Amino acid sequence: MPHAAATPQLLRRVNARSVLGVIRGTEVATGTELMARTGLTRASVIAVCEDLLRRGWIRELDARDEDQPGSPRKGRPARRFELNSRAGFVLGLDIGAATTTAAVADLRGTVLGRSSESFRAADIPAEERIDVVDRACRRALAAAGTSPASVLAVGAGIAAPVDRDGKVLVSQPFWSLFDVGLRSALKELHGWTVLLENDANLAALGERWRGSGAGVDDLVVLLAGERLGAGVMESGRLLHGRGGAAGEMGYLDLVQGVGSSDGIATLARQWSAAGGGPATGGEASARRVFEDAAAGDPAALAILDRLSERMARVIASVASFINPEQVVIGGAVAESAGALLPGITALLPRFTATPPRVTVSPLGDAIVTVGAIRHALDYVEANALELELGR
Amino acid sequence: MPHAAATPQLLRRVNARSVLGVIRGTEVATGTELMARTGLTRASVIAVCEDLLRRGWIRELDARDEDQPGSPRKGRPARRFELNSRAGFVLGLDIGAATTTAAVADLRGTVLGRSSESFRAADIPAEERIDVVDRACRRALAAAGTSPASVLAVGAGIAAPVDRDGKVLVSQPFWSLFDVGLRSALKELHGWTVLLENDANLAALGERWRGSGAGVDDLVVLLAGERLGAGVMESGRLLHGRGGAAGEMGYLDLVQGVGSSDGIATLARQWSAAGGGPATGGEASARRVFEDAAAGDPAALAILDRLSERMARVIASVASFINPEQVVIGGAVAESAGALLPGITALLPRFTATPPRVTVSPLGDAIVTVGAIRHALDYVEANALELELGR
DNA sequence: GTAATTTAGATACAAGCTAAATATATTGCC
DNA sequence: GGCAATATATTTAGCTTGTATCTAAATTAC
Repeated sequence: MPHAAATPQLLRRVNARSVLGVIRGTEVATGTELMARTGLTRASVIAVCEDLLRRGWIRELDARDEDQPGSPRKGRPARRFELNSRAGFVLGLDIGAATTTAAVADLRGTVLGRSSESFRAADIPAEERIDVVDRACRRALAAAGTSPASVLAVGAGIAAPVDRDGKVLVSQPFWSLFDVGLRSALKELHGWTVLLENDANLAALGERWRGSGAGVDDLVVLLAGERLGAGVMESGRLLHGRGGAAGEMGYLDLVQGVGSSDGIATLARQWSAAGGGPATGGEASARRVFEDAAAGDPAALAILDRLSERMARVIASVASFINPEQVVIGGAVAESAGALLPGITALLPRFTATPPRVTVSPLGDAIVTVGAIRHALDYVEANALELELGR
Repeated sequence: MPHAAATPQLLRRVNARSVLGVIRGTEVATGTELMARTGLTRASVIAVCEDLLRRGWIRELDARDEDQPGSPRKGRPARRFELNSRAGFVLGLDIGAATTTAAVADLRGTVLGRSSESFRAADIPAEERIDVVDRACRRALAAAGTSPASVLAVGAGIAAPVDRDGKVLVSQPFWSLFDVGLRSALKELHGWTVLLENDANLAALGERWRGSGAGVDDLVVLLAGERLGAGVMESGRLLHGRGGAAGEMGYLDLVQGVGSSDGIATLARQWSAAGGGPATGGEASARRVFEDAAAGDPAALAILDRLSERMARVIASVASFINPEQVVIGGAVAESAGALLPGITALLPRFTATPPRVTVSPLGDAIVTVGAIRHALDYVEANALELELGR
């Protein structure tokens, strides 16, 4: 069966989506502007707008509070429409092994509330874990001043492969809880639609939306923290692969001069191996390496040189096979990675024929929640006319 | 500007495309069958079919020559429609460094004619090179019994990166000729639309269409010959990357135990290093390795073991980052690679957590032309209603 | 030869769009 | 203050395409 038969109603749906898209992309829009941007006639534009007004997606501004110096203001005043950005809200979740962060955003993507909740221990039962996630959501919604009933979609990121349908492989003992379990729990509690995704994939969405990869269609985001994962966008679409494991970097074991998973832990290990300081591991010692290097300490500089080369090899291996326009380094190492950028950029041409631009994420800790919000908004925007509003 | 305004004519286009798609997928179709498959009413189906008949895309069969034992044959006889597979033709080109092969196919993809032409030397001028390609096309068309005017689209594969718009990087001194030069020459000579693609990408299209990857949405085809390249399909779409270099395997230089480009040349080199035979290089000696191995020669067996491991590493590196359902080995090594499959399959889990199914291409030398035909047909099918027929 | 069955064709109507004519509200000028 | 110019809004007629329903036609089965 191909797609259902195309009836005249399809036209309205297509055109309404198109008009709503333009309104979403501008502050306020008049009928004439919408005609120009959509190619529709005035009659159709007005009909669509009446429709969208009735459904609650847009609002009409009063005629009187116009004071923009935009145009010569001659002729009959135009009706002015704007997105009703408070018509509904979305939740973006970053579900980590130890902590869950929830962020609430309106339909323009403006973040209105945040909340983080930690798990009591690593081995708590499933119900408690879901409770903690739910609490983070409620608190973020309270901070945003809205209610669970106003949530149109929930984007959620976890540190495991998730396939195109939002399914987690059953072979993932820990994370598979968040597939059926979390989804049905939040559906039952609040009626929410949960869109599960891999955290690195969400990082890529976030980076392309509000990070340093804005508007780049062929983008790779390396999310480096406890784990090292890549979110790959090709032609503006996320890559998943058969089971959602696209972007997993297990192959790095095979790459010369890289070794296994990279990140802070490795950095700390190297630091301690260099004998230059207390091998306490963790973030603190990593920070000291950068401080010492900035102060000119040769041992610290050598560590950073080696680290630059390893990151260059990682990036090159991805770049030569995927050929992205840009690679963004995000996650826990992002803050410190800035110092390594010149070295990495200089080394890249040695390892790949298609060196990409390399940048560091400006989104910090929020990289996954921002992407989760974008993911939820994508869903809402694609299904706007099928969603019921106004609860 | 979003997509143009949706007018009522769009409905007809959508529904006509849908009807044509069903007819393309069946031998003959009655109105009632089309209603069931498209969800349209009889009136609409008939209107669309009259349209398609007038434009020449389908034919109506005579009422009298019906003798299928398909149905109980009661009631008023149905009008029967079939694809007019001779309404136009497509060309598939495999442009190699030494030889160009052209294949002609009808709208069902049945190959009707082939022709290969070799370049006189490696450094002949551009005009002569284009002449040779043109000659291969004309001879293939003559063999198929049709004329250049009936060609609706030309798919062409070259062994270099080609981006999404069919552009070749200027940094490719040899191949960039085939971008603007060949395209405009064939446009001028015959009015043809040339769709340039990377050869490995076309191999992937071909393998998914008529090879061992039929219907697999997440598919990687390794095209191994003079060069080693990969065609990557994710979710049924080809990956290109920013400059079309996605699937290039230069990163293998970084992979332990693989070395640089793989293939027959390497195999021959290894054979000669093993001291088991005349180091003449080339295909002949490669074939002897397999013969000797089949006969139980330990030196030859050792070479094949080592080769299996190297191919397993190559496949694993791709599989762990792209997570395809299946990897197909095609190109010059395909014939002999069958003997290596058990070894490769057994080794894969050692190198990747997501081992794909591995198969060998059944398409042989035709892998690129078959893919080029598929590529051209994709274009024709997507643009059927905008193309003029009947020249 | 008549009934049952299946498909074809015709008619009525609804949704949606365009195009063109008409109406309305504002600015600017005399 | 009144009037022209201007920009927008609204109305009306007509076209395309769809669905739904009814009637006609052609064939098989008994």
